[in-house]
Amino acid sequence: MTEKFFVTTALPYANGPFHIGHIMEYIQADIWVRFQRMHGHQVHFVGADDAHGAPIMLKAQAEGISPQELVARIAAGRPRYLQGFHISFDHWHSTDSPENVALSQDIYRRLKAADLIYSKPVEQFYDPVKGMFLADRYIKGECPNCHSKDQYGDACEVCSTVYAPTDLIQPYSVLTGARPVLKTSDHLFFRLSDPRCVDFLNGWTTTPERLQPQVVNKAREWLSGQGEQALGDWDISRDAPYFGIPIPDAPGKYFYVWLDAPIGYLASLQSYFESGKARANGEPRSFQEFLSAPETKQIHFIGKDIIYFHTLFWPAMLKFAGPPYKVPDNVYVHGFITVSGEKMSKSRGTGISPLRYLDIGMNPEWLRYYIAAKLNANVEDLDFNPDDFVARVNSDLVGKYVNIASRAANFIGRYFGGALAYNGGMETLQRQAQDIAQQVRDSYEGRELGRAMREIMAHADRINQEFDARQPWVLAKDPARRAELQDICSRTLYGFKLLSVLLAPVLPEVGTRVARELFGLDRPFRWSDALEPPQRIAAYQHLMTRVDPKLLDTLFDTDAPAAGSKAAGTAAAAPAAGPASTGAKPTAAKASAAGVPAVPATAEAGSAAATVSIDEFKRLDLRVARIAAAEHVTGADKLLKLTLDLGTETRTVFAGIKSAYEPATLVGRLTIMVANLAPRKMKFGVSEGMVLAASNASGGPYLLSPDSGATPGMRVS
RNA sequence: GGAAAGGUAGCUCAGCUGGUUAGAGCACGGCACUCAUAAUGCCGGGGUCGAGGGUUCGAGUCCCUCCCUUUCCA
Repeated sequence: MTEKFFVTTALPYANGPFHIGHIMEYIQADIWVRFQRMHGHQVHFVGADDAHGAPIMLKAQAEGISPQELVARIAAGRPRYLQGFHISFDHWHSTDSPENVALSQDIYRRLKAADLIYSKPVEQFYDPVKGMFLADRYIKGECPNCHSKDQYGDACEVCSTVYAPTDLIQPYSVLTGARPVLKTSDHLFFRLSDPRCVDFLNGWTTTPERLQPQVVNKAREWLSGQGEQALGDWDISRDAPYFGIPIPDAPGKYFYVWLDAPIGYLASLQSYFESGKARANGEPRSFQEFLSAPETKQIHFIGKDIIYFHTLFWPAMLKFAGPPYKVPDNVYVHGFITVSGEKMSKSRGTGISPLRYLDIGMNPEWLRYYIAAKLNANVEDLDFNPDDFVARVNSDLVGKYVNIASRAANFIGRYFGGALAYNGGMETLQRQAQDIAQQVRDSYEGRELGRAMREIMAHADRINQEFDARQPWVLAKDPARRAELQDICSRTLYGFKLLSVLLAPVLPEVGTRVARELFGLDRPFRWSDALEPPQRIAAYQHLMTRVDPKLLDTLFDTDAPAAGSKAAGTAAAAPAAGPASTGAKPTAAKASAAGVPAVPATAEAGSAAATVSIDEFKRLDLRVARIAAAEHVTGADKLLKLTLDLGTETRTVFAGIKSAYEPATLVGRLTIMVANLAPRKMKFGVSEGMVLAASNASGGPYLLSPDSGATPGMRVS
């Protein structure tokens, strides 16, 4: 029976290029999708950019462009990398699209009609300078527990205490440095705590085969929480200014980005259907007919950071919106990808950029294989280890797999003109092939990719063993033993064909080449090809080269310039596999200043400094900054702690000007700062730049100031 | 603080509902072979299965406590 699948991966947030976590998820899903297609099942595999929300709005503002322009620029960079890693999406769309507006508003109206939406006043911090409400990640202050400075509004990174932004001591807006004020506004809520929702979710999450056991546990924990832990309703509205979808009949209110993000799955599917691509892919029905059909299987691949949204809100929204919307059949969750055992971090230099991977010419199928070899069906993190990567790829793919064809095909070409012939025993041979194919098939089906790869390689070992045992190179010297030679080489090549079919979901490029070039098919492999003994082959062309370990050095060398590496910086700083990380983690936001090259301290304080070239001077990023806050530093007799507003961000700088300035007199004035000075850890905290001041033996320091008209963030040159 | 997942050879990991001397790949040592864009085959060294208790005829596998790592807490 032909199955009908609607498969998605989590939507990447459109504020930066792909990072390795996205690519890992796409590879996992793509392997599974290709596996299904090889069985003749109909798969509609779609993705989209997650375009809305405050981080994108603010980033666009900072660049002086519209959010639409920003999103379009990001989207333009996607296809190259999706194709580069052979990700076979049928369609790619955006949540900032007419389809998504219509679907989101429709679902909202249905939920409202079902009495699952209500309004409630919410008191929240508001930035009076910027004129907008502040999410927790845009508020910093002193931790109420351990009194560490500059902690985010939701939790302390030093002592791990979780709190509300209102608990912070001396809170300030990350956007402007202003002190946030509490302000009340009406928000719209989705009544997730409604007994109908809870009953439904209890049933949905525990349906056998639907979710992984670990995920069911997690969901049960949320659903059965009592008191403080009780399931809460979901705040789905945000006040203007916000880049998002307007809420019907609620002027100035927009859907929270996490409401319309998963609906983007449907928007992309609809756009795919309306573009005619679904019809071309063998699906004659309309979007609505297909979506609502009981036999359509809706499957989402996601990372473990977004389980909450995909196992509670998303199915509940769909359920109570009613037909043609249908609840997901499966949500498959994977862990994060770590690098050499460490969480990826740009600042620690362990980031690995998929863009750079391709840019330096590494073979995408190496990575696909490596990821497949290490993935299982559990929610476990996967470690990318460079030495392991080289060993696995070279040993498994080149030494074992590709080498099989190479060693057998030469004899067939040289002595038999490409013709294969078997010396009997075909039933046994085919039964063996069938057994292995079935084993591997079960592993793929259950997303146990690592097990599938182990099974495939174990069979490659057996093929090599048999080949060695029969010593065809000895047979070749004896013209009387040609039939024996042809038999063992034919069996070996049959084995190679089997391996190629089994690996085709992982190695689509090599698989297609083997099918067409070596075995002369006029199409890529289907699963059933695994059982067909080949009758002749074309001349063998080498299929895959070994990984040069030097490439890994290049991949990890973060200083060397490479196309795309600059852009990759911001992406790599995000926590591992945060697909649809709509909520842009705090770490992503604060990383914006990291990664700039340190400026060597060339100009010694003295009367005569050596000349510098204009290029050298240009390496200095001097900016106009507004002193948003200034305070004494306990225990420091020369330093003042300044909070500098650069327009788009704020910096903390410790300046040795205490002898000349009273903090209160500094607040609000403009000055000049070195914005790309390497951050320096001091006894009292991290200083993220320096302010410029003049002094000599007889006086100073005197802070520099720009003439009136300059605004924070302007470049000094 | 609450919770989840994990801690098995140097590295990356398999070990299902407890059952003979704990496995694979890579790395390492030795041997063989030469068909292969240099690879394959054979043999071997190497683990008190995080620690300590307990249940059992028998535990890496079940129970308890503790330690460590990672993650989640809308």
